[in-house]
Amino acid sequence: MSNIELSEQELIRRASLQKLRDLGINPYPANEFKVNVTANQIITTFNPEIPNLQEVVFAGRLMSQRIMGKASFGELQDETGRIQIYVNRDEVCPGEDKTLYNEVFKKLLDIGDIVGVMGYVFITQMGETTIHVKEFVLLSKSIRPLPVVKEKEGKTFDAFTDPEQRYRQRYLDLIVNPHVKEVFLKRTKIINQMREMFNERGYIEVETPILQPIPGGAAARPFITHHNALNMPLYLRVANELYLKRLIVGGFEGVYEFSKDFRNEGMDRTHNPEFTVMEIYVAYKDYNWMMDFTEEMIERVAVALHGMTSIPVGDKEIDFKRPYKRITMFDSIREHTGFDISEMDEIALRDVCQKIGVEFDNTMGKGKLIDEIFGAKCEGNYIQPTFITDYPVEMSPLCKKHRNNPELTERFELMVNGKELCNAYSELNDPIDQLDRFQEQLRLSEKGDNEAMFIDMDFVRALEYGMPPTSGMGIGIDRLTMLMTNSISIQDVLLFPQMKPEKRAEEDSAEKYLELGIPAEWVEVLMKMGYKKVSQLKEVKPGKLFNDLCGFNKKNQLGLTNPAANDVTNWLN
RNA sequence: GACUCUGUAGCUCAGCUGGUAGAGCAAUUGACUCUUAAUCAAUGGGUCGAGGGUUCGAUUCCCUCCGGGGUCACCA
Repeated sequence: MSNIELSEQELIRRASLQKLRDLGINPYPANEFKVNVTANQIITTFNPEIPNLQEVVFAGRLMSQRIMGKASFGELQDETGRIQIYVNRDEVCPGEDKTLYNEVFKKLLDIGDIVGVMGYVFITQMGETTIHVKEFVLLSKSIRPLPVVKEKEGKTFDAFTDPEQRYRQRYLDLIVNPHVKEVFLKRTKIINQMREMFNERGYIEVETPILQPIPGGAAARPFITHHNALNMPLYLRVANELYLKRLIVGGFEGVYEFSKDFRNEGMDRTHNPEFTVMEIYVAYKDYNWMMDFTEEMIERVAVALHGMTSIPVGDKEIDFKRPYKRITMFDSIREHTGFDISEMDEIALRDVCQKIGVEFDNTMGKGKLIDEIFGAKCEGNYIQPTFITDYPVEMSPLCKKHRNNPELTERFELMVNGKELCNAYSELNDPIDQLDRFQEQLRLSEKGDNEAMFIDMDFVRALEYGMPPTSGMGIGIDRLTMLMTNSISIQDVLLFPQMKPEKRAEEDSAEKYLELGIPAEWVEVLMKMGYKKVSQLKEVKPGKLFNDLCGFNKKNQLGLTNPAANDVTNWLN
């Protein structure tokens, strides 16, 4: 990168980098730095009575500096938090040469540098636990200034809040906004809790293909890609359900996977094109068993995170203590609309939609219509965890028909805070029925429902060999994390949420300028001056350009030899 | 996709009805041996998102585009 692209502060830091090298200090040393304590350990375990922690080796990022002549304070931040350091000139530089303090510490170190310190812990007159530094070493130089966030008495000043920058440059967000790290630590804890519970029960964690020839297991638009060697399309999975069930056919009796799934659909507060789902399948169980299991799992996660079952979500308080209310979809619709739709056909359902003001179109079948009604009138009412059970068969092509009513399926969704959190079935294991359902989906797809599924004939073949009765459940890990961390947006629980790419202004390549006979050193100057395209250059008068170039050279002290006025005229012709 | 708000210094933000920009922090230089949003003094730093239009003159008004936020729609 050329120097004129850099801000003043970046230039100063690069100059500091060179000065450090001139002093024989490697700003990026290779050797291991053996730390023996964390910031949090110092703060929680230091006891001035003993005193302990008298030979600490600590490393972290320099987050603030308060220089007062011969002594200085600063703060270092490691993974666990911040600790104050105290540096005294004559202790760090016992001899005559005070360069290490006066130059290196006071001038050449910047906020953002990674620094290692050796010393002992004490408590200052102001009561702050502090490392009294006897030696320090630069571990990594930062040449780009960090946003400086300050805090006093719980109030934050100049907080780094721009959502775009926070998500694009998550590393900055993590450095500067400590609460952000908490969310992601909790996310990991949620996943670990679930994994522990499954492993305790002997279920097997597996991995299934992300690149699938047929994107099955859910009705969603897939991302498509191409495999060159096989010269065939491949899809990024929208679900892993069909593969996990193949494993149940193969004799595993409990399998689960934390699965990154991909759906080529809209993005908003609750949707990211790639997202994480945990799916689990257990043989010889049904959806009633799975409801008990799901309750236990979620309650366990809530307690592990918060020590209690009741947690704040937005302006509400949600209690994850089991058991959760269970209500059938028909009862729910009756409760919230006053209509009993259990015996209705497509025509009657359209009539209901009309009466209660639910939008619909003629491509919608019975299942879709019921789903629309539920989504519009019922879903949002379930703030406390509630199982909605017994969905119509048209909406659930992978789910076993209800033991008491062939129009329904043995399916439940867990609704929390007005949104779907889990989805589970007594899995359909009748191969003939499964093929019929797939074909019905295909008919719907031909009718215009572009979310209807592809048919996976190998999956049907697997079922033909026989799959034990099985119950399966899927849960959105991102949404669960949002609930458990009280986050409003999915972007707050994804380390790197999907963003539009950063766009740079359109510009011509350097070659185009060189072709005009412009020396390379002046090309970057022209670009910096705003002539991003050769065509723009052609529109200015040579005299003006000549003046501007010389002026720019002088003003920015580039030290270049000015071109002759004639040269400039020649460039433009 | 629709509506709406928004883009000014490294960061957070001011900038009235049009006259090419200010503050705090950060930075630079100096003072200061227990400070903590350290303090004090001085200094530098900006194609005011991009392009076009109106105008003698646009950061400001109008249009288009680009980026971002919010709401809604779409998305079991």
